Amino acid sequence: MDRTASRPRKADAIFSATLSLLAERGYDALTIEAVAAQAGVHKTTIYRTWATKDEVLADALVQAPELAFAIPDTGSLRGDLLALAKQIHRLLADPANRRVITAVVSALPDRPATAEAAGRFFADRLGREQAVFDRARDRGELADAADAEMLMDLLGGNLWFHTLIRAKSADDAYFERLVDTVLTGVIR
Amino acid sequence: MDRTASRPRKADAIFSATLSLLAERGYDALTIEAVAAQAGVHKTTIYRTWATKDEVLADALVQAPELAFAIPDTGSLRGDLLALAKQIHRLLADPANRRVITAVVSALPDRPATAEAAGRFFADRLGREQAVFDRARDRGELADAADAEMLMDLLGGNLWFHTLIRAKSADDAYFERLVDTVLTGVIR
DNA sequence: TACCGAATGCAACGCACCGTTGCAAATCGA
DNA sequence: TCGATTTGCAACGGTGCGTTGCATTCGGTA
Repeated sequence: MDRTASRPRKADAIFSATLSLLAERGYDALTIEAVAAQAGVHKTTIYRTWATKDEVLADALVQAPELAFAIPDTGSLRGDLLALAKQIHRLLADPANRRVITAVVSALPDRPATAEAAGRFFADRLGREQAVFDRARDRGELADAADAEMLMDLLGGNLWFHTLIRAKSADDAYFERLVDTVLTGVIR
Repeated sequence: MDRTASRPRKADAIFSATLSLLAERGYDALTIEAVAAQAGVHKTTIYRTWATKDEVLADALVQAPELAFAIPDTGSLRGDLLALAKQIHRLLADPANRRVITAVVSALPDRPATAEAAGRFFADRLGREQAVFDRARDRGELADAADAEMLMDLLGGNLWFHTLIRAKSADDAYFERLVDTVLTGVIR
């Protein structure tokens, strides 16, 4: 099997079939043959480009429009963090995205391609979130020792745990309580 | 197929085979036939008691000794939270446990038995952690509005994100920075 | 110890997906 | 239009699934 470097002509159809199958029926139902059928492609076309389901998913994730995000700039740290919390929650609250997210988490220990794609995504995301904290520091809102990664992992980690593991919802009151709890330990 | 209510004679061997297979080779390698072989049992014995791999795993998790935990009582809120953080990190840092944990996360959207077992575990865990915060409140260390669940989800969520998703380690200095960040927003 | 009922072992089944192969057909670019 | 690349296609052996019917073994009781 000589794996071609270039992508199949219907690569986009393969990616969207991958994501929609994953979102609608879960990781177990995400089989190469099912992806091929839904994408209108023969399975050998997929096997000739990607060695494993892991690699298909990794490439599909990179192009997923659901994972696009914008960094808020409301003028205050509290406003920005509230916006970020709502944005994170919106992603986690959608049942379709939830299957994608949990599939990615389960890929972390053993599936290198998806794990690397996830790592790059979160590193990129953190890099852009850094601007929120830089601006807050310029405004004098933030203690010098405050660490963007630790704060985002507090905010995001709480929402992940709350939403995914405790299977609870969250409303504006929750976001405010969360952000204020984090903030009070951060604000100078 | 009449599923027997009682458990197979070698249920313990089946459970430990389930967990060790999951920990050592990941969820994909966790097949009923592999569990049966490792437990020294024929696969029909397993099928006669559990309808799905999900149910086997759920029952195995309930009896998992790795998931046992003790609630610290160091005399101060900061000491207790540090102990809890170290305890959570110790679980997350072990690669064997990591496969179990990510498998549980991936089970949340679609596999009801494991999801319910996980839900009961974390609810029970929170119930026992509540004592830490009750004692802190009695000592006057804690604001009245402070919420045990939100604080534990901040602490645990941060460690989950940091360890599992960012694939980073943590040492005593990290735990102290984490706990102090959370605390300063909580202490009266 | 001998018995009886329950639990387990066993072999075999059709099914789905895996990952691969060789070759024919379609598509694209020059 | 032509030549090269890409894709479709059919078939293969392999593995794990979940089920079935029946033989065997086990555990408790008399």
